[in-house]
Amino acid sequence: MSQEPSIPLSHRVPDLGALELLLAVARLGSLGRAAKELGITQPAASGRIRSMERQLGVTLVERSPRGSRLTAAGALVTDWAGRIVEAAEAFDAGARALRGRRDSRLRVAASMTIAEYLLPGWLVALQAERPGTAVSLLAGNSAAVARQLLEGAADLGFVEGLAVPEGLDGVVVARDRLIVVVAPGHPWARAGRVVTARELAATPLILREEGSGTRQVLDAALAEHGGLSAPLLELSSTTAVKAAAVSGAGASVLSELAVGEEVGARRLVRVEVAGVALARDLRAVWPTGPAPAGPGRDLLALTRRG
Amino acid sequence: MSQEPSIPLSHRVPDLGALELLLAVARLGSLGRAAKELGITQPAASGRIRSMERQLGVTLVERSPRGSRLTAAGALVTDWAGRIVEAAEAFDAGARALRGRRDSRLRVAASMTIAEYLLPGWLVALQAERPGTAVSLLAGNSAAVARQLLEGAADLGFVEGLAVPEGLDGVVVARDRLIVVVAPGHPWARAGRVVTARELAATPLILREEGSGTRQVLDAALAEHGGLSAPLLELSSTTAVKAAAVSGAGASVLSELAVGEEVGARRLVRVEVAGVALARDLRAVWPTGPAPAGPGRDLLALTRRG
DNA sequence: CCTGACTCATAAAGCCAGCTTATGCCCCCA
DNA sequence: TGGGGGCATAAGCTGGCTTTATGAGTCAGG
Repeated sequence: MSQEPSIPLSHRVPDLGALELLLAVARLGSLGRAAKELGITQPAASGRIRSMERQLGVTLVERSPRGSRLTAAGALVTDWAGRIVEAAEAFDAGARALRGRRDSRLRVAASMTIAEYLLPGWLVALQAERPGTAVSLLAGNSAAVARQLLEGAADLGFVEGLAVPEGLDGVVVARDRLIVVVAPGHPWARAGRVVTARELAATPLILREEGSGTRQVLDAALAEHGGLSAPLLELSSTTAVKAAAVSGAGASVLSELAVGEEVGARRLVRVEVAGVALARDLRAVWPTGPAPAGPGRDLLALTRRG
Repeated sequence: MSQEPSIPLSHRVPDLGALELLLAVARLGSLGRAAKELGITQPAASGRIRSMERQLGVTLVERSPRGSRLTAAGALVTDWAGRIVEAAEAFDAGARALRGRRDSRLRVAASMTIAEYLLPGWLVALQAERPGTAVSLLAGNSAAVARQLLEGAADLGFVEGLAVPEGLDGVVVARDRLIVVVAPGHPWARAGRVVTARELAATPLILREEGSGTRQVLDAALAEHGGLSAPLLELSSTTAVKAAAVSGAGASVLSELAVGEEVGARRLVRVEVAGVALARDLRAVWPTGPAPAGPGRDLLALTRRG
């Protein structure tokens, strides 16, 4: 494609407003109605769709004096746009909860893996079922989650761990495994290669900064195999860790939830590890006693049918 | 959440440029380096991150005279942002192929379901493995795909159908099932409810416009049960169909690939159907003879390990 | 102990994308 | 033969993001 990849993605992909507009046109069958739904004028919508078509180099909408219909290419682009918008909705749900004031109707405390990969989807679903429910999110490790709950600073918690913390009741809502991944091309990526727990322990890995649940589980599991080596690289977000691993900087250990996409597309290769179990349960928890009522009950119900 | 939901998503979610910048900061550990990577100046990056923090109401980055690190909230937001950016990359890969000139190195013809749900991911992976491979995409039904291949207008095809079209060889790359979905609250959503093929045939459904592979399969499967009713609603994209179904307008039949997310979050409920099989194979196809070489071979290899 | 290299923040000024209002044309239906 | 819905074009405004230019804090090394 004659495009220089140096020009950033944001100049090649229409902005969210334009994508939302396109979805509205697909749904409503008219530029004008779509414009009204988004609170802009019809000429603004017209121009916006037109400039999106110019940017993509593809006609998306067939205009007629009786409305607008998607072209074949437009239908494809609209579906692809839908996935961006879905991700944006999850982002928004998460971000709102993150800034949510402590007086929210539902205060959730969750560990990182859950907050990263499961909670945004739950929040979107909760918002659909119980519109207007105000949720606040506090992310931290298991100990911090337990403390929030026991202090009454949170109504419902989610932890990733081997056992339910002292003073809490809980149910398993999902299961997660830590897996070792490397870039294709890494020596460990060879088919059939199995890494021993001892090898893994002796290898400097790309990891999140200390304190992450993943790292604690790994530490515990490898304690009897020589102990975890000092990291090769310490990064501040799972996304950064994945990026480093994909770029071939070295081996990493990540939640299965985190790398599904990358492993599917073979941007990362999963490495078998012998002699050590890295599975863990993800649990909803609350202070010992009756299960939460109200919005907490609604959210809890959601998590058990994903 | 004191936010009015009336203000559109695009005003509550930072734009792609800002999200890319945040990812770069997470990866590189410095606003200045991130700015350079994106080809903007350091003050621009500084201001952009700041305005994103203002927009979200959360501090994302801890600045210091020796660099910048993500806060705990920042790490979460960064991971959520990563998923938006991934979707945008798939969008971009697809859009480029859609506008790709006919002189591209690899000309792909694909049916809708595949072009919508599988191809963008494959193209991203192909771009990672073989940078610079120019791909063009032509979407159409199985007959159109076959024609393109036989006329030499396409190098590799993907069809969703019961059999390999005349004159082509092929391999199955994935399997898909059509499923009946309704909004929770629809009479058919009751647990244990099983719909008969005859009932389904007699019910007006929300469908894509005519000519879609989904609709053809449905038509064939229901022919012996009274024939498909006239649609309740005909919409121009899968996304629009899903939106109508979610909003409770009626029952719809969609590819399993299309509604995974919605069913997972129970925005849609899958309905069992008795007496009719709606599965179909998704195949890569090429003109009878040797399998494609060059970039076509690379793409084919990709599709068989997802 | 001071210099240079790195970090980030602030200020001033310019540009461009997208918005609105005001039109005009086209098609269909009553 | 109007009236209403639908889209396009033109002109003018505005706000956000950008760049350049600068200042201030931290650290390593001569």
